[in-house]
Amino acid sequence: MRIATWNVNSIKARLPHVLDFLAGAKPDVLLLQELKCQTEDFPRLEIEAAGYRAVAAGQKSYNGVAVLARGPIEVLADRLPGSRDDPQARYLEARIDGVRVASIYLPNGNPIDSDKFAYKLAWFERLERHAAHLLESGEPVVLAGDYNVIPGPDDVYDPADWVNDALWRIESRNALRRILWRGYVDAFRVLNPLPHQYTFWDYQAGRWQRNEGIRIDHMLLSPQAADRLVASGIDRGPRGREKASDHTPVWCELATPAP
DNA sequence: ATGACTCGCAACGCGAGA
Repeated sequence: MRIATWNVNSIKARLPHVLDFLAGAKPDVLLLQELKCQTEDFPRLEIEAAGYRAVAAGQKSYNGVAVLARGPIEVLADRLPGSRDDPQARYLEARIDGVRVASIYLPNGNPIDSDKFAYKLAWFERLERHAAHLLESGEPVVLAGDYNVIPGPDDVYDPADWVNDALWRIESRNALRRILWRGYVDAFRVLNPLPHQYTFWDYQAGRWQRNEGIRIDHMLLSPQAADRLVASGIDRGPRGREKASDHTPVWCELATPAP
């Protein structure tokens, strides 16, 4: 089972790229973030015509997440538990072929002296609590998406550029580490020890051309999912296209469980 | 270098992103 995650920075602007990715990479599951459209405006028919089912949790203008899959999608939550009144569409959880997956768009949190940073950290705490709860089922769990956190110095072209940024601040990095301490595995990093592998390059200042990026899109696997992990990578292709998203897809492959 | 680029919006510049 191949699962990919991609912050598309507007599903309407990126639909041709998404359809090309589905046709080329042929993932079994694709988790999308930053749809920037309302749920009813999600281009479900075009996705279905490409052979995928789709469920979206959107809102006007901002945020929005979706789950696409070749097979049936059993929706389990369209908000992160513990934030039922949260108007921001940042979490969608589903069961697909016996694997619990969540499409996650964690708040950016900048600037750090605003309530946005507090919101990010509070959201992270709720995610950690829910991630811990999910371990109790023993079901394989994949929590994947745009975490808006640079885990460490190997995941950024120059940490000095990110001092006092919400993506690099120690509070954000520790919040991510706390989920790992619970027993989750960073699927990409555990199989790809090479430093400076990025998933995001800013549109500005020629960051893509100079390969000055950051790794902020992550796939966190529960132990039962990590036991089946056979491969993981970053697909840089979509980032090099015309009218690209500033993020590029990350994927992992889970072996079929023994019968 | 308070820069740069790309989205949605009911806009004709702004907020948000990271």
